[in-house]
Amino acid sequence: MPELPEVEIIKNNLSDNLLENTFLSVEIYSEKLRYKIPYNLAESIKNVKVLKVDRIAKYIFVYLNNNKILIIHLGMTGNFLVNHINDEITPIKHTHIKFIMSNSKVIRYIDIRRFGFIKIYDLKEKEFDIFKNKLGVDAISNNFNSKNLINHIKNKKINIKSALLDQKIVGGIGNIYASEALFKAGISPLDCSKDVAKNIKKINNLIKAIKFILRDAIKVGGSTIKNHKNMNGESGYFQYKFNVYNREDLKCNNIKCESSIKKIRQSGRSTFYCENCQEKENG
DNA sequence: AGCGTCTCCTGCTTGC
DNA sequence: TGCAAGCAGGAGACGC
Repeated sequence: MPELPEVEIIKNNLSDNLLENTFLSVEIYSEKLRYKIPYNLAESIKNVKVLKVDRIAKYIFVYLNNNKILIIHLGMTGNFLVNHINDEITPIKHTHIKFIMSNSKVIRYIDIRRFGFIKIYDLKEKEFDIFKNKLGVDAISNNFNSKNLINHIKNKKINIKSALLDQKIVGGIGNIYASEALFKAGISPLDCSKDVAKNIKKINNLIKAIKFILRDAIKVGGSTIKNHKNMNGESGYFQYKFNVYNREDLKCNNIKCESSIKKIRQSGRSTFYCENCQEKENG
């Protein structure tokens, strides 16, 4: 499910519900996510207060007042839902963790495919530094700029679409927004990364397109393809603004273009693009 | 080293 | 209608 915009929305929801509140109890229903839920999670955060909720790329960081930090990744289908402790709600399938907060909110982590994970680190722990240092720059931060992108892709032979999905190059872009950003920038997903790196105009267009699309998606609540919802259960709207994603064989949205959208596979994942508006570079 | 493929998991859609 | 295959928003482990 979630790419940077969807994670940003969940992060903001989490912040609204967790900030300055204390974990009263934690119930774990199934330990097996992408990584096993830390055995000490419940005891580590019981009666501990949340100081800050942050996001880098697709990761959510929950800073606690005991010098620990929760790191959450939502995988493909991870999500949080919130309700009041007195609300009567029917059991939700694939609920793996339930957090009961001092503000009487109940926060559920739900993840159908279990590709998400939750880790807990001591802020002074070496492991946490190692983790942080592995992260690529966040796609909507100022650190993601032409110099940075060129440096990362100038020697890469992989196609530019796959490069955008590499979280060490830039963090936060997933399969939907990679296709959408390349369309907006007028760059073929088949272009070789190192060739794009040589074309400063393309690089600048690409960075502008990525930031524009991600911010635009955040404004409208992200994209709901199957199951992205905010924590109050509301869908996003960006899927109605897709120009290429999931639009195979439909007419290109560029009114001056008569072509239809193509679907191809790159590195095992689908890519959508317009051959006419995103002409491949020669060579 | 760098790149492509496989894999973890569940559920929905498609085609026979 | 039933069943199997294929695909899905991510990303780490492998193998060539």
